[in-house]
Amino acid sequence: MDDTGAGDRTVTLKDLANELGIHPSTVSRVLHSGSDVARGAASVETAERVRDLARKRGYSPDPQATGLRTRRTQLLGVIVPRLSDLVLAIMYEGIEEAAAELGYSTFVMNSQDDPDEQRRKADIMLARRVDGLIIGDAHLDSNLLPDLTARKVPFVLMNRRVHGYPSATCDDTLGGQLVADHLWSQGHRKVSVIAGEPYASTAVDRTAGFIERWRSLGGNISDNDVVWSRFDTAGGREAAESILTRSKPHPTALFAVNDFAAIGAMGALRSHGLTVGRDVAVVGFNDTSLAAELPIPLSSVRSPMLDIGRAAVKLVQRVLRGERVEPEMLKPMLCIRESSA
Amino acid sequence: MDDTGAGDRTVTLKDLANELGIHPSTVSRVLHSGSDVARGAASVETAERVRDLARKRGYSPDPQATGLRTRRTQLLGVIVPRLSDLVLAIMYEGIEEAAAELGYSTFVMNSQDDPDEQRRKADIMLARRVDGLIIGDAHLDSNLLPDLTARKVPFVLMNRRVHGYPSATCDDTLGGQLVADHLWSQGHRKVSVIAGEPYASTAVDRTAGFIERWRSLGGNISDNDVVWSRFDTAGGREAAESILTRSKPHPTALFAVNDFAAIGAMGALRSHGLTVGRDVAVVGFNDTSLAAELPIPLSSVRSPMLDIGRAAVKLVQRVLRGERVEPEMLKPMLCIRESSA
DNA sequence: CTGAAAGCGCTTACAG
DNA sequence: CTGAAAGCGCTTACAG
Repeated sequence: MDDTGAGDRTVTLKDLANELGIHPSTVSRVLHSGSDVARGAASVETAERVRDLARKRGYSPDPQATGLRTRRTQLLGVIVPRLSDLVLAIMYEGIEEAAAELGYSTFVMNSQDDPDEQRRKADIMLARRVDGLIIGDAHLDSNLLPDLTARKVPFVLMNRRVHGYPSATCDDTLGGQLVADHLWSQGHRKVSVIAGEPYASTAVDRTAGFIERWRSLGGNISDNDVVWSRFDTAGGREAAESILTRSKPHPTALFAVNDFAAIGAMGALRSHGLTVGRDVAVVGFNDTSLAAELPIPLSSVRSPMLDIGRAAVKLVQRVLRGERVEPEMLKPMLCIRESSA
Repeated sequence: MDDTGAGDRTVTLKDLANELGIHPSTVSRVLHSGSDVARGAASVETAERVRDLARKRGYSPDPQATGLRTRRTQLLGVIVPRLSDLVLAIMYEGIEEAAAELGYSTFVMNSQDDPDEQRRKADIMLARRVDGLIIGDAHLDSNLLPDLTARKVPFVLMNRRVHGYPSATCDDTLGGQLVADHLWSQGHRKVSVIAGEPYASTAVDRTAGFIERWRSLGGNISDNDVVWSRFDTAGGREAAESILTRSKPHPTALFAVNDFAAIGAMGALRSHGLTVGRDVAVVGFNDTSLAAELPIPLSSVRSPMLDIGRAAVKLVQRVLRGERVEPEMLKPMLCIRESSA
């Protein structure tokens, strides 16, 4: 029976060396060389014996020791507003996958989108000596970001971008434009935007993309037609309520920059006796798994969340190598469903 | 300006010692003693000087070095089916909170509920030398669990329980009973259950609790009225479809053991021209934030997800101390809304 | 091709 | 009360 993995007493490099009657440094060298040949690390024969025994004993190097020696932990810190936001949860799945492939492990922490918590969480991760950070909750007016730069902490942004920092995001401006094109072509002329939080580039870019395209199509839209809101269902409901009570003839279409806000808006519309899709069109953003499965399926801009997570890992890896990297924006796609068809 | 945290060159114990002209071991002793007095570690005066300088220099001990020396990493591994399942995401928030309070950091990985992945992820975490594991995706027929026990890996289950292992879960049986009481008292006599995955105790216990109570109330329910399904929206939709097509007079109430499945079922009902709440009652489980905000608000059993996460951390901590711990079941509560009122 | 030594940053008996 | 040493498990020049 092989004693694979962490049993009672974990196998060390020295154990292997003793059993083979060679020096630990030789074992180390072999285990580090390209796994095919021993490229100068030891004789082919020795290398083979080492590798066989390592496999047999289920040797796995102690990351504490390796990290202490190499000053690299192979650890990545990830900070998100909240993992209970489906969008971030999926991006994190992308991160986990890509990180595992590259031999990194990831910590993830929730900041609740609160600047103090962001800083606290970043400090906890740095105290753990992560090699780098992936920040999924950047605020446009953040002062944490310049601080991290000053402290030479390697990091990239994900999900939300901030000018001057490397990031992996959806092309949110384009996403907003797609929605404007769609609603315009459906004949809508009076629309409102449930815009999300003004400190998040996702909200700002999606809204700006929509407005700019709407106007260039000849449409009319004023500041009053844009309601900033929280990203969750309750936030969307409140925003829709306020739109319905203050716009005398109600708009015929609503663009919510987030699926959850869109769902909340759908609830508000229903409370007012309006049928989504027939009386008022609704379009969301992200195309979370729920959108297509709702009682009234929701039109939504699909953002490549998994790929954004993967891209963030690749970016941070390049930053760790000392490369200069440019922001990366992945293309979204509009999915039209009953709520706006 | 204090150079707090990880700057260019991180401050070490030796740095502090040199600057104070004392031995590193003394610094270590002081920093370890109860933070008020130096309890035998050094003179009150020395202790104070050490602590002041540590604060001033932003000293934070290197966890790699500490871990290597103490053979404790203060790391916890968490395995969940998927973080994009809101239920697990919220439990993880509870874990993160409680773990941080106790000075633990947590890794979390998705297993997609696949036995091979569960094993792979557990191995990755053990290779990282986590002190213990919190397993949120246990299968009733798992053979990973006995293996971990054999390897003396400290772990607890969360969310789903398996007989013979410590766990923190919702009292799912009770939850099912609450739903049976409610639907019965509303006058329903023909009901179906969308039961979830048979390998998960959550599904099995909720379903069993419902059926057992239903029968004890004098109700009739056969195996045909129970449809096993995936936990997600699509799974709920498919299950409801199959119920509607095969039960000639359709049931007047549906109990889905998961809110997302319930939402899928609501969609299917609507497609069949049935109005949820009027034609067919629907009750879900977990009371995720969406339930109350849906266009037709969903009745749901509220499970204390955050507390379950916190409880899991406390349990695993006790296991790490070598205590024997009993399974813990937290009480759920039924929230009645328009979908079944 | 392989061995021996030094050292990463800590903690912990052990002296004195 | 404090110092000095050993060692946790690795990696990496440096010899030979």
